[in-house]
This record gives sequence, structure tokens and C-alpha cells, in this order.
Amino acid sequence: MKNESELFCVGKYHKMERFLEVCLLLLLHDEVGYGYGLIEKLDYFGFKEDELNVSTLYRTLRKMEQDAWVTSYWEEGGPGPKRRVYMITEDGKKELAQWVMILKARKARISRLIEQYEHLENKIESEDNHGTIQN
Amino acid sequence: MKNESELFCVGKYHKMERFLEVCLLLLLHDEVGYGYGLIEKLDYFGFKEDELNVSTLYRTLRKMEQDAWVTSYWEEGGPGPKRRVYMITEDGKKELAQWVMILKARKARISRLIEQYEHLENKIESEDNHGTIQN
DNA sequence: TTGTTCTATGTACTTTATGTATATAGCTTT
DNA sequence: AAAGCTATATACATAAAGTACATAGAACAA
Repeated sequence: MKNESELFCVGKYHKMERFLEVCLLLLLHDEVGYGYGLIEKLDYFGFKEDELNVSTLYRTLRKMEQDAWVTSYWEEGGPGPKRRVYMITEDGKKELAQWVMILKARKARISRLIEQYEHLENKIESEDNHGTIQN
Repeated sequence: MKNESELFCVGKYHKMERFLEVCLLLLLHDEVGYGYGLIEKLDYFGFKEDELNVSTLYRTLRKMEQDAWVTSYWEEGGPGPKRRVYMITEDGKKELAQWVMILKARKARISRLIEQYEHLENKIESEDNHGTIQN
């Protein structure tokens, strides 16, 4: 059993990054998947070709396997070269649950910033119009 | 004039990070501020003492000055040691506006992920209950 | 008036996450 | 057999952030 500080999403520092990992965990929770195939599915979460490069994806999957959030096996016999197919583990499912909580907090912070910015925009607008006559 | 690829929030890769910079730009848009003083205000955006270390803040402010998003002057005569006071520039205001757009997109992506996760949770729940009798 | 603490700013080193480029290898197609 | 596609993987470089430490003057207390 990990100690408490490690439990909360390994790495202690909840950066905005690592969104890719969370998306992958979610996709693999639904069904097994392999590298190239996952790229297409990631499109749903806003990862366009220009944003996600293949190397990053493969590296991330291998790292996730090292962390035991996923496991893999080789799938042969299908069309084309054999594929390394990934499955989520129980640890991976727990990790995903933690990440979702973090993302909820993150979303709240972003919302607050946007809200403040829009408040500021309105203030500037009304200052600009102060003393002038509208057409 | 910067070229177009640079214009859209210098750095081309809109990582989830750099949230600190955006918060600082927003705070400085409202009124001038100095390092130590800004720390307290950052609390509003969820930066707790354990998350934000002083070094990071000062480094970030200096970097932002290099990028010409803010300018600074020394304020002497007040109580305690002199302070470097930062002001936002017109470039900084433009940068902030761009960042707010990026954060809106980011928020939408996070929302989508959370939504999918909750959908999955419900599915698992109903599978668990399938064929069993509720008390 | 000397030493300690607090405020305030800053630099140096390290780690982590990610971008970029390139390598390999087998299947497919011509 | 050569060229191209699918699929996976590694090596090197950069960027963002964490960690530790350095400086310096003001305030305060002994």
C-alpha cells in the first residue's frame, strides 16, 4: 500500500498537463485499444493531428504500463503488422477516478478566471461609454 | 510585428500549464502589484501556499517582463524593503485575451471528459445492479 | 548596537512533461 | 523486388515547474 501522499495521483503536483493520460484511461476503461487506433478516438477529446504526435502517445502508453495503470499483449493474425493492445488495470481505474476529481477542481478554477475576466471586460466597456452619447 | 504563428499565445503549444501567468495578467490588469502582495491575491484562484512557491512566482514575473507583457519599477519609501511593482502592458492585455479563449476551449474539453466519465459510472452501476434485488 | 526575524527579491540546479527526429519491421501493393 | 503504409519504439532537445539557496534591508528585541 502506498502512503497517503502518494495515493493522490502519484506525483503530488497536479499540473494541468497529463490530460492525455486521463483521456487514455477513460478510453481504455470502455474497451481495450492499441496505439494507432487510440489516436482516432482521442479526436473526441480535442486532440487533433497537429496537437498529438505519435511518439508522445506511444511513450505515454509505455509509461502508463510501467506505472501499472494498464497492461498489454501482442495481437497477431489480424491485417497489417501486429499490434500491442492495452487494457486498463484496477490501479488504472482508481487513478482515473482520482484524476476526474482533480479535473473538476481545475475546471472550477478556470471558470472562476473566465468569470473574473468577463467582469473586467464589462467594467472597461462601461468606462469607455461613460460621458459619450450612444448612436 | 510577430508572425502569425507566434501571435497566438507565444509558444504554439497550449498546454494546461501557465495558468499562473494568466492569473497574474488578470490581477495586474485590475491594478499594479508586487511579488509578495500578489501571492495573497492568487489565493482567490486556488493557489494555496503549498502549491505556489515564491521562487516560481518571481521567476514567472521576470519572464513576463522579458516577454513585455508587464513592466516594472522600484517602489521605495514605503514600510519594509523596497518593492518591484509590476504593471500590465498593452501586449499583456492582448495576451490575456488570447489566453482566456484558450482556457474556454480547455474548459470545454475537461467538461467533456467528466461527462464521459460520469456516463461510464452510471453504466457500471446499472450493470452491478443487474439481476440483483434491491433491499 | 548587535543579533534575530521578517519582508522582499533573485539565481542556480534538477526533474518532469513534452516536442522533434529518426529507426525498425512487417504487411501491402504495384 | 521496390515503394509505401501501418505500427511501434528510442534518442535527443526544449520548456515548465519544483527545490534549494543567496542576498539585503527593515523591524524589533535584548
